[in-house]
Amino acid sequence: MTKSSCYDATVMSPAPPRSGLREVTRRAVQAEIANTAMTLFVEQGYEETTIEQVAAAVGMSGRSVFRYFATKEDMVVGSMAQVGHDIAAALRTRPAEEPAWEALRRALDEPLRALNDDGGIALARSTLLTTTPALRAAQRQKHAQWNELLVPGITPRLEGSAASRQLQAEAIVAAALACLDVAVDEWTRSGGEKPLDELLDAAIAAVRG
Amino acid sequence: MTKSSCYDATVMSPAPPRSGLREVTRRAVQAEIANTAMTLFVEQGYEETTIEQVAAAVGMSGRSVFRYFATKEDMVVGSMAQVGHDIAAALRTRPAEEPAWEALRRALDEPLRALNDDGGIALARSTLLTTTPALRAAQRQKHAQWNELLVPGITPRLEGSAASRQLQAEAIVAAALACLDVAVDEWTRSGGEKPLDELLDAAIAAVRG
DNA sequence: GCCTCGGTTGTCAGTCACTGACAAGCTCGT
DNA sequence: ACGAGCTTGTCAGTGACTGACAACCGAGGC
Repeated sequence: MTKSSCYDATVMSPAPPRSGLREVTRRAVQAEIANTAMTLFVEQGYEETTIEQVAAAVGMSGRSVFRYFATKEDMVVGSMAQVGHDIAAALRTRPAEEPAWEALRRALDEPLRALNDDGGIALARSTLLTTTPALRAAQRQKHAQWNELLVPGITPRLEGSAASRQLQAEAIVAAALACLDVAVDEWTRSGGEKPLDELLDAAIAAVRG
Repeated sequence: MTKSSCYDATVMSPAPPRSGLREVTRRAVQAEIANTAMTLFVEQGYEETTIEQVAAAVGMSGRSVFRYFATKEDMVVGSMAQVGHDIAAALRTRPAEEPAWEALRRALDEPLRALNDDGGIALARSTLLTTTPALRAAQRQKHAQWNELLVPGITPRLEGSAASRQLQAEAIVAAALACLDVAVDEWTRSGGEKPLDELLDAAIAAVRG
């Protein structure tokens, strides 16, 4: 009965289109909460950290924290919604005649590089993600949303009836994101040593072999 | 801080190897709780149904319900753990030289048929699953466990170094299960009309095309 | 300078999933 | 019949999350 949250989160401001300055400060506060939370989570564990502790660390009431994040999990995975939109945007810039897999793979280049580059933080977050069941679940849910975001960019690259292309696109996107998950997991296990792009390419090659 | 649950669930009896009859009655009670819960969930919705209501309907205390199911979600998705083991077992019976994808696809034949056959209940459950975010998350977690169960049956069918085969196997299994998800989703949306096996084959063909 | 208005905040009270502890009851083997 | 082992209900508690309300704070109109 709790946490219906009805909308997504993180940018959980669909109703009031915040007016300029308000929005900026809101983002800032949101970012500070997220950072503080991440620090605490890494220090003492996700489950062992209460909302009250995070709130105290940022200097606000627990109630107010929930005015910035719909759920505790969103403090960690909230930003993934944005990444999903970025990938979808990148996909839209790919040439129309590019094959589905190729376009998808290229659309992942940018976020992949982002992960690989700021090694430290991304790796810490990824480790936290993979070691906390509740967070893994939340992460998977975000990925499912990526699916819906990416499918429209794939259907026009396929052949067959509309219904058939829909199913094909869903399958391809789901499989590609599954490969991404596998690659990121391996990357995380390797402590960020192995190059992410090669892992992803290997995963895709295995699937399509 | 809640629901660590440490072990899986449903068959959440790893410590005490229950002695014969005890185990039977336990399974029976478990099944009755699950059935009663499913009825209530379908009738009035998952989120809108409290544990207390389920407990009252079965005639026991809320506390005791949690002695049979680690979490509320497990009342719905608990049985999926068994299915995962079944698939893994089926995979082990496939000839060793059968290619990875083929063996995997064949190992899914049995559970697929089970879904398609008892149309009513499975479809109702599947519909509840797809319309309740919390349950979808739980379902995805179970699927992730299937991954780990199936990978060992795939690695020997691949080529390359041990590490390479591990990554390949993880990717293939994850992609195949992603295809399964897509197929089951479409099957659910079609009200059980479209044949599941054909949907799965179409999904796999799209991915590997 | 004051006042009002939209938005933000803290406080309080409540729901619900989930857990530990304990005492009482039931079942089984001997 | 009796004790060991399981199971059960009860009670008390934690923690995520929500609704309601009153107080506050900054920007615009007068």
